[in-house]
Order: sequence, then C-alpha cells, then structure tokens
Amino acid sequence: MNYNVPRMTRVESRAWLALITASELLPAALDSQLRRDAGLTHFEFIVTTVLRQADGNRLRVTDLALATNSTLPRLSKVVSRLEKRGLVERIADRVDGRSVNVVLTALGRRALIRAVPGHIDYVRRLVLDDLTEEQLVNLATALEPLVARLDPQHLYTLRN
Amino acid sequence: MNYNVPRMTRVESRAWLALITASELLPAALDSQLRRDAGLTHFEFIVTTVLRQADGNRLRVTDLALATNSTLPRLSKVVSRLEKRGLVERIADRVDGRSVNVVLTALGRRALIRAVPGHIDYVRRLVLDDLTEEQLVNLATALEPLVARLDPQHLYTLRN
DNA sequence: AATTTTTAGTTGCCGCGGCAACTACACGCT
DNA sequence: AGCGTGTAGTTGCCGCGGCAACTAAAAATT
Repeated sequence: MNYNVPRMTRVESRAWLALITASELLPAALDSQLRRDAGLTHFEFIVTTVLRQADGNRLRVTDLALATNSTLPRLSKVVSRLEKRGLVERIADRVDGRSVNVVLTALGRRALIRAVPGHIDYVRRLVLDDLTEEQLVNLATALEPLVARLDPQHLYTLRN
Repeated sequence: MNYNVPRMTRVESRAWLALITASELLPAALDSQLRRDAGLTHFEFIVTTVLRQADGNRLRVTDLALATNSTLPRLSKVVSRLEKRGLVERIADRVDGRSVNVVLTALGRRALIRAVPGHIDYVRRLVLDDLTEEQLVNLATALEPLVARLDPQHLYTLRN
C-alpha cells in the first residue's frame, strides 16, 4: 500500500482544528444557554424563529424542514414536543390533505420573544464582539462555500 | 418589559448564520464520510488519532478525555465500543489502581492508518482547498478565541 | 490506624436524531 | 373509475451523549 498522504500544512491544520473543535462545542453551548434561560433547545429556537418570520406564523412541515436544514422525522418530533407545550399547533392543510401546517401560538411567540435578547447577548459575548467588521466578513466568506457544500440543496433560508 | 434588543448587523448575522449552520452540518458530514469509508465515527477517529500520537500509544482515560474535549462517561463508552472491536485495549495502571490506560492495538493502528488518507482528502475537498493561505489564517484567527471560550480548560491539545 | 474527602472510572436512564417502514393522500395514466 | 407512482408526514427502533448515581482506590485529616 501507498500511504502517500497529502499531509496538512501548519495553517491548514490550525484552521481545521479550530473549525472542528468549534463545531463540536458550539451546539452544546447554545443548547445549554437557551435551555437554561428559555427552556428551548437551539433547534427549537431556530424552528420557532423561522415560524415567526413566516407568513401567518405558519409553515408546512416540509417547508419548515427545508428552512431549517432538517429532516421530516426530526421536525415531526420537534413539533410534537413543542405542541405538547403549547408553543405550536398542527393544523391540517385545507388544500392538500397530506400537508400539515405548523403554527406558532401566542404562547410560543411570547416564549421566543423572551428568549431572544439573552440569546443574542450570549452570542455577542461568545463570538461577535471579538471580531472586527472585516473579520466578520472574512469568517462569513470562508464558511459560506463550506455551508453550500454541506447543504447540497442550497436551501439555507434562515438567511433573512 | 423592554425589548430593546441589540439587533445584529447584516454582517454579524451573515457570519453567525454561516457558523451555526456549519456547526450543525459539519459533524454529521464527517461522521458519515468516516463511517462509510472506515467504519469509524469522527469522534472515534479523533480518539484513535490522539492515542497514536501519545507516548506508547497509550493514555489514561482522563487524559484522553482532556485531549479530546470530552467527558469521562462519553469516553468510557467509546472505549468500550472500540475495545469490543479490538481497536483498543484497557490496561489497569500499575501505579494508580483507579486509573485505566487505553492502548491502541496494532489492529486499531492499522484501521486508523487506512482511514487517514481518505479523510484528509475529504476535508480538503470540503473546506481547505477552497481557501487561500490568508483565508486559512483568518479563519483560524477568528475561531480560536471562540474555541478558547467554549473550552474553558484550554486543553485543546490535539493541536500538534 | 481510622475516617473522611477526593479522584478515576463505569453504568443506567433519558432525550434527541437517523433511518427505514408505514399510512394516507394526491396525481398521472389508461 | 381504477391502478400505480409519488409526496407528506408519523412512528419505532437504534445508537450516541449527558447527567446522576454508583464503586473503588488514593490522599488528606484527625
């Protein structure tokens, strides 16, 4: 066998290590802040945020899945959880009998609105405040092609 | 209540969105490539890599946990899985009766060595090849303070 | 030396996400 | 109308990680 491996350069492995470490740790950190302060997982936060921005605070499950880079099963379960807590309602679609609309309730809206400031604050302290405008651009520019490749459907809609 | 939220600027939300999206999708992508091509999860890959670089291909469970930003329970379970497959062995420490040394077996070493080229290749295609040297530096520089904050112990040792 | 406290590691239970299987409805074709 | 194919969504089972509870051994305290 030929182990003629294309080794990484110093910078490459620095960047790569930072990226996988951040990817490993960031989701747990977000979950934990949001859970503690607002009783929501990060994914639930995203889902309710997307609903809030949607027309009539409602979206079909499939569209919600697309907008959140998620899968139908995952979303179906999250919606069930949120529904049990009254943050969201399932309403059968009048036009297409297969479709289900997920609607953010007033309670859900309030929960989200209460969660936002603390979360933004946390995000600022964790990442954004550190970076100059230029660094922010660089970061976005470096990551966007990666995201595009990771998300083959290019549905990456949260982008508001 | 006062919802005087510190809203994000355009760049901030671009950078933030790219970062959380990457964090959400990257780990699954790595797992899936490594699983398919080498039968290892990304975390198992990390663990075996750290062991391979360690003195005598062995490390105490606690040290392994520190080196991988992991917890003891998580690591204990991963080691059990790897042990079942013969990639790793548990050896009681001669000095401290509480400690367990995890040793990479020859089989484990071979499995890892087989996994590396394809993985590096994948990582290159996914991220690195896209970026100029300067962008790599920028990326690392932007993420490192974040990582430092996420990993309060600053044990972030994989760094070699 | 005996007792307490701390440290190392494992195990059980739970929650979450993935995949595959399934139901139900819609659409296309004849 | 009837049949097959495709689409929307849900559910069950599994694997993984977190936390808390536990065991066992070492260190510190008296």
